[in-house]
Amino acid sequence: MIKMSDVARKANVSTATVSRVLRNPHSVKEETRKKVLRVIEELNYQPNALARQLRTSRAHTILVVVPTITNTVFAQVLGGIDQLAGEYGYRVLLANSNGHKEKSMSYLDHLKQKQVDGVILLTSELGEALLADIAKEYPIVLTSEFIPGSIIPTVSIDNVRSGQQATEHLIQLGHQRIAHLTGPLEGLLSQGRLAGYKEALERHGIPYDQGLVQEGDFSFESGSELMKGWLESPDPPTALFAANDEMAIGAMKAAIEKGIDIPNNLAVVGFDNIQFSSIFEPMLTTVAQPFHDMGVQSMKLLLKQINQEEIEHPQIVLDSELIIRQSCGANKVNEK
Amino acid sequence: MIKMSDVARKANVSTATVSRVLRNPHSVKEETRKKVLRVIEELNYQPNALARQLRTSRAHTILVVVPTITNTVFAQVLGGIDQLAGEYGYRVLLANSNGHKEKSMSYLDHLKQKQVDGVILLTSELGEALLADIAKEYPIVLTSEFIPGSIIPTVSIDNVRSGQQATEHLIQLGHQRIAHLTGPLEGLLSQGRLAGYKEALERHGIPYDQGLVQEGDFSFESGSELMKGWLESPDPPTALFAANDEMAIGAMKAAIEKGIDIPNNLAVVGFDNIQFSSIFEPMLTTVAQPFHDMGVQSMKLLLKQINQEEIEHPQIVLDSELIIRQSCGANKVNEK
DNA sequence: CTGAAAGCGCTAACAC
DNA sequence: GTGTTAGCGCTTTCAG
Repeated sequence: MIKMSDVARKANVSTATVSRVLRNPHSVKEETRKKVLRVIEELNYQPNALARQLRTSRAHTILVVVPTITNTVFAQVLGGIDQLAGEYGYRVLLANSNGHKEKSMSYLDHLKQKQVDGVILLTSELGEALLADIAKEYPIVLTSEFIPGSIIPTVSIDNVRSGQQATEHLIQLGHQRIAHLTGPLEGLLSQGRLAGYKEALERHGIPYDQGLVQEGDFSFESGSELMKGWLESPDPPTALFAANDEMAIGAMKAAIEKGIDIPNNLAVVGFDNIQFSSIFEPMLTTVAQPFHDMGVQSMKLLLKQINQEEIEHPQIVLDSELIIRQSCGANKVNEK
Repeated sequence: MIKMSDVARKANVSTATVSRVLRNPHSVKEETRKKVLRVIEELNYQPNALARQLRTSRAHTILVVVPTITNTVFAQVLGGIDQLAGEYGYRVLLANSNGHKEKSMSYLDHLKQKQVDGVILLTSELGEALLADIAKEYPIVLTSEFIPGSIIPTVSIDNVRSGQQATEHLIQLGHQRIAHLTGPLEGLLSQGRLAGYKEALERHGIPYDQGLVQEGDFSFESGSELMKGWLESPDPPTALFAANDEMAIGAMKAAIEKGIDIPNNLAVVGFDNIQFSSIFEPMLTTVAQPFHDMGVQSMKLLLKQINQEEIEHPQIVLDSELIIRQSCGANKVNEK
């Protein structure tokens, strides 16, 4: 491997000058610069990034912690992060926590060891207190969950409002017995959507029925299983708001198998607008999240912290959008 | 930041001893070791990985290059890679080439700069010649594409055999006009599946019909569009083998919209066994690839290269499996 | 505008 | 079994 001293020797300059040509070209006389550049070319010299990092304690790398990589939603956010990272010369290190708090924790050591310049968390499993502690010292962004009153920089949608909007849409279509399939309730995201659901009911004077709310795990299977439970009850719901599309589709599939007509016997609204939500029949009405943009905004927020720029809005809330398709019954054209 | 010399001073030993306690504990007297360990604990010392890397020129990091991260298939492979990497203390750096050869190329510089110990490519866009050159010098694995006669270590399924098997399954169900939707034909993977398709036809004396083969881009939309074309032709196919599930589902959806009954009027076989293939109705008959295991095997192969172990089989071919569901019509129980 | 020299934090001969 | 010492390849004062 060819190093800086090789270039320096061949160009009859010191390593300091070579370094300057690379980092700060205008502090070097044009003639010398050209000479050095030529030698760099000739020798096909590639600066050793590791050595530079050790010296400058900047890794030009950021770390993204995801709970599960095999989830299209995270992949989309990751796409946005990766795009901006590339533009700004940062590499993206991926870490899979698999939902383990300890694993998540251990990744943060990278930050302390200056191996990465910042971390984007696509999971809030570490909890507010711990995260806030880290946020004081290191660049960090929490994506997809918003923590009210916290100092942690976040990028997310307004889950409460979105949940409310989805539920109200069903209310406006005349439904009173609206079920809600939540995600894991230890997550703020699921808590928010549930809060929105309750708020919508309350606003419209519909009593809250404990039995119409079940906690799922965001999987297709849990949607399916929990829906089956409701379908066997004496007084099944006429509408369902699921906290994500996978569960919504699982529920729809279970209902269809029992001969239930969607949307006429059961109206369904999902969340996320995954690609498949517009492929499955009936096409799913759902709340779209701007995943790619969430990634981009997260990376922007992180870069600002890394560069010690001032951050006016540490909590970015992006817009979600209710996309009306067939499964809710609002779209007359598509009604069967 | 607290460093090794701080620990050494406080423990009344040299940095060399601290280093030994960390790297090679048994070369240190138990008493000293305990003392050092205690101080490490007290000071909450974290070794600086960067400095170690610079010294040992081992980054304990591998790079995975994917053409698009927003693809469940790659995410699954990545999951397998990540799992094994974690077990062996390696970090996973992610790189998105977006199908650009130059971008892919630039990532390989990391390898030359010793920033990563090895690279797993989930795309063959760089071509055999270039890859073979790199493979001579650096640890590298090409996943999901097999290059016959090359020295490049690869992990894949046998695409020719799988394509043949899928096609033969349709032939055995009595079909003669079998269409094939290929992936981008510059890829070996798509070429392989097409070759398998042709081989199956030939074996069973079915003439190859140019018009029954169309090149798609693996997207749902392309499956849909190309199927519409066939449906408008005077003599549409009675069966379809699509090179991936997205296109198969796109084709099915287009057919269903035209009132075609699947599998009775059109039998369909896909490829990959994505989760959605068993959710969409009719459930898709498809060739399952062991994606997670492909990731695991790729990482194993890479680790062997990194550790300079001998590799008996540089080209690992894993088994694929034809999963028979509803869309091909073989499953009488599910026939409508 | 350029060079000498110190040192980022760690590891690995080499001594003892 | 432990310490001394010399770097890994680069950046950055400090002098000139």
